[in-house]
Amino acid sequence: MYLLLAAHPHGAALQELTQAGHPVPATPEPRLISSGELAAVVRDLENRRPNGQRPRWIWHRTQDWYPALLAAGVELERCYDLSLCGNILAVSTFTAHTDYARNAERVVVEDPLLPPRTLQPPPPPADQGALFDAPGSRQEILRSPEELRAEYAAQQVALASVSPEENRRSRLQLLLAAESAAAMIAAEMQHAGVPWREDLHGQILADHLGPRPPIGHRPAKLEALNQELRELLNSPTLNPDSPQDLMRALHRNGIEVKTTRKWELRESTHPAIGPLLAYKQLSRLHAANGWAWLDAWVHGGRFRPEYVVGGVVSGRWASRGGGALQIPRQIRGAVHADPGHKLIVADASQLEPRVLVALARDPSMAEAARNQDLYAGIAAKGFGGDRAKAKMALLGAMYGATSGEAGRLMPQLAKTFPRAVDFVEQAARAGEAGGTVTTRLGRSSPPPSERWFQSQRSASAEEQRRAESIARSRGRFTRNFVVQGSAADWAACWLAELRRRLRTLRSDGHINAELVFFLHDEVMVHAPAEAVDACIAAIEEAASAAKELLFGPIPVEFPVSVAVVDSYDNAK
DNA sequence: TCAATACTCTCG
DNA sequence: TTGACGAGAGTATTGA
Repeated sequence: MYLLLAAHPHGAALQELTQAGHPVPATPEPRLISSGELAAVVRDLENRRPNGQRPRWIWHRTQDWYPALLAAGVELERCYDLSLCGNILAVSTFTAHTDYARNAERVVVEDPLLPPRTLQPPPPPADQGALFDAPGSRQEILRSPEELRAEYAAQQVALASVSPEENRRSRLQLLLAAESAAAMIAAEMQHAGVPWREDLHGQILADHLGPRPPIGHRPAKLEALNQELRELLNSPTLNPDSPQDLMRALHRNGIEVKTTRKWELRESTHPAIGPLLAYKQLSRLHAANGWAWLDAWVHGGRFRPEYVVGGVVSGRWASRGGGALQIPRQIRGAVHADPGHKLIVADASQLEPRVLVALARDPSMAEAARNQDLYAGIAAKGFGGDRAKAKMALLGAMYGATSGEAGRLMPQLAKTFPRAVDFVEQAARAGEAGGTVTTRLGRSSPPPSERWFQSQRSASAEEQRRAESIARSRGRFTRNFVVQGSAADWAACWLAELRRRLRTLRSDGHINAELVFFLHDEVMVHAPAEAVDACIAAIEEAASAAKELLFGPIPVEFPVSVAVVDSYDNAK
């Protein structure tokens, strides 16, 4: 059953569709539902299961509907996110020949109502009445059921016209399903929140910074370091937070650095460097994850960031506010399981190089990848057992290193693993020439920027060099895109498969295990202690399933390393 | 005065 | 300016 949900001035318009996007004959007209009854109606339809299957909810954007439904206690199994899927279909090389892609500018609409990216916590969960027309809330851009239905039908037509060769059509279909599932998971994770002990966080801050200072003042330990620096650098008015001011003071004292970055400061042996590095570290802690952050982002023992699915062109998630994707190791001790619960932290080991092996079908590298430690396997085959060299060479190949040690190691890598190296080289050359590249499941890189086209028209020798530099830069982007993006394909499937298994555990075993965090190649599940084994099994099965879905039966492993901990800082 | 940019840190 | 890939975010500084 395919159920279309569209916004309506008085609530929602609901219509049952066929898979192709036509109204089902028995219910040709959309049914109007008031805001107040929406959650109950959706819950009822979700649980009806006429053929043993739950419906697939079709809507413009998951983020406009699902958070309020979750707040009302309604969880859904599957959806189709027209906005996210439309973005993929509009630029995928798999659908480049379709009318849908040609008309893409018309249907893919940028959101004009994105909130500014400042430190503002999300609004409290919307109540039923505020679902559609709260002032300032996001409005649907494609409003009427007819428009949404036409959009869905157009997307299905585009998908159906993809060549079945090399399973392209089913791969793209898988990507659309995974992307839609990801949108639901993002909403569910925000709803659940990361278990966050405010008392432990406060203790970390007190240990490092001293007691909480009045607003606008430096914490005691930071102020003490500041005074020490002023004396050591003979600069009574120094503000160490000002790079310019700091640079002048360093130069006056014979510390000849070009920047004030910590890796460059570390080169100096001046007695002020120690306190300065300490200041920088504590200042960062205070500014990024201090008391203000705690007040703004943690409530009721949960950190609830907003995830932005499809926020990165490669398919990775982004986040908005709270720095959810940059939780420093320093404060991970505050992430702590509830009593009787555990945090199960799993990450896909060396995901990107393994994805490269699978993409390139490099038999020699696949053999090396059977090793639990991929870099050790590569080292044994091509680098005389030197793991550090092997790692640097492989990362250099994926990022496009041309100079330094990584650049020098490239010929050695290419000699032993020609197919893998050739794969990323081809992606780089396509990008340099202005072409697009595509991930395993069919997400394509955006076309070159206006700057790229401008640079290609350059005439003088200097402009030529500049043009080549811009082209190489784009080559490094597309080179990395195929690997990073295909890794994101894998991670989305992993996540979706894991969600499915955790839902089964919940309905069959009454085990309330929740996905609470996701970061590119790492997931965190918060679960009752007695459910840990079942969750680990689910995580590992989901990883195998994801590999099978992307690549079929190939001899490359995607091992996950799992840690069962009370506190996140014990995970790695 | 205030928005945009630069710098530096954090994460994968 | 040839800087290894992708991000978010806070503070200082610049510039209209």
